[in-house]
Amino acid sequence: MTSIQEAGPGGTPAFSPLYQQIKVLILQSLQDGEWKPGDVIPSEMDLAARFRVSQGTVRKAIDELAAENLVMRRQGKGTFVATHAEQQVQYRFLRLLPDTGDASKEGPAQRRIIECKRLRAPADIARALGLRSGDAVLHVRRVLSFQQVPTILEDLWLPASPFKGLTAERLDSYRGPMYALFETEFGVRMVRAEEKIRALAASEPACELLKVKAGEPLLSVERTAFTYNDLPMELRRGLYRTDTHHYRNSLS
Amino acid sequence: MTSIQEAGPGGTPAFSPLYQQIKVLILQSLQDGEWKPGDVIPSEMDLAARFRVSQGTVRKAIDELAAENLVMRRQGKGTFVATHAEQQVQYRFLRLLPDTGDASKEGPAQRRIIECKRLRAPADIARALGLRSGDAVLHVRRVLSFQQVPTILEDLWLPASPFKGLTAERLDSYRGPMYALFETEFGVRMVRAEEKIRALAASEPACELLKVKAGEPLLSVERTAFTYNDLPMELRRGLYRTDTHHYRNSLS
DNA sequence: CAGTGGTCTAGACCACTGG
DNA sequence: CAGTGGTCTAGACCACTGC
Repeated sequence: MTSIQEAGPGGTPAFSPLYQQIKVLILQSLQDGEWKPGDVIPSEMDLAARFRVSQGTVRKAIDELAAENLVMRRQGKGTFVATHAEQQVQYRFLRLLPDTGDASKEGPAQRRIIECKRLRAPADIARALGLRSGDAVLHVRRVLSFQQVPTILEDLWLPASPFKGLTAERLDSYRGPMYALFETEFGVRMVRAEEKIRALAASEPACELLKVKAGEPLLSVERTAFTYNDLPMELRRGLYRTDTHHYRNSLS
Repeated sequence: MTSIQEAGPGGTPAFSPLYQQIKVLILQSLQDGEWKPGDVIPSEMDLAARFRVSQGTVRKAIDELAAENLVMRRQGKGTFVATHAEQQVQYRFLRLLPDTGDASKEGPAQRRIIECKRLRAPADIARALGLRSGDAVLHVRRVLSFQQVPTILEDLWLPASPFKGLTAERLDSYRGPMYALFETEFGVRMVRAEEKIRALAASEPACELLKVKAGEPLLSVERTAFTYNDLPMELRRGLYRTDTHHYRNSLS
């Protein structure tokens, strides 16, 4: 098959290899919900037939999607749409670990929803979410505790329209990560995130909710989470106690 | 070519694909210094001939090495051993960015070596470096400033033997990242690192060196850097001011 | 122009899963 | 056992670099 090329804006050929075009097509199907989180996608042979390319080309497209954690390959079984609802890691995007290093020994987090309400987006929130200032957003505040010690205070903002019907009760009753609930209830899949980390001194309401003294140093973690197509869908501001836990990062 | 397999400990076949074996061989050559940072390695065809496998198999081995940032491919030119001495990013492992987001506008960091001396490793340092407590290590303390504002205080410890001859003068006179100096002067290439991040209150000597008030929250970044084979070669404890900068991380 | 990495194909066989 | 992803090969051609 010859690759189909579009003319670039400046008359540039805008070459993109065939496997990249296939990748975009598969991405499109993921985005359109043709295959849902946890589903098997068609076999490489089937996709090759569907797109009229060789299996090797489909394989390379899927390889990249797997590298970006959008799908998961399992030999002998198939390729699955990635999901946040896997028990293997409780919170895929949470980098806070107990100092002992053994997160499993610590057990699951206790979650407490402090509030969940609808409001008009302040300018900074709107900017982060790609909305206009004053657009409706949902604001959730919650506390996560590990072994009964309140450790994380999170404020998060979501665009109101995709999350219509989200309530404190719904959040409270759901077993599993919040991002898994977003997938199953609202069809919004968080794919990627960026975090900005700072140290700052505790003040209200963190002092009360995390039970720390005013001025105590806390880790401030501001996360923007994105769906497909780099669309921002959540702004989350977390305050982490780091007296018994630490934020872990790998560099290469 | 049939793949050569070794028997595993429990009589398990211990299958590893051919391209993984090739990857190990290439890694070995990198480790042995057959090709030095910045060098071109032989072409895929040459390596295929050398190892008696097809070009595709070599390609897959190199693909993985490139994904781990151990080598860099450049179309039409060849494959190069990765180095910290590239001007494109000043510090490959430093995740601290100015809040403006534009690190280039800020210009290069000013560096000041506070001290550089040899001493016997305390227990915690020794453990992190895989040494015995009391073994000789080098300790370096320095301050990095951005636009004349002292922003980072770093203490770092290195095993003494691979870094014999490292002095404050040598560090002072070298233009470029410290890891680049390690490569060229001592043949030690830092390949990967792990960081543990916390928030803590400033105390001496950070107050004086970073010109902050006691109790001011600072980001504590403890980094262990590894050479080939996951051998730890540096422990670095950094204190970052985060009033005008932030630590940036990407999740996926 | 020759040499490099990058793409694409087609076919064979291997390892793993589940019925 | 059939079906999946995983490996390996050989050969053709494309895109980029530098002489």
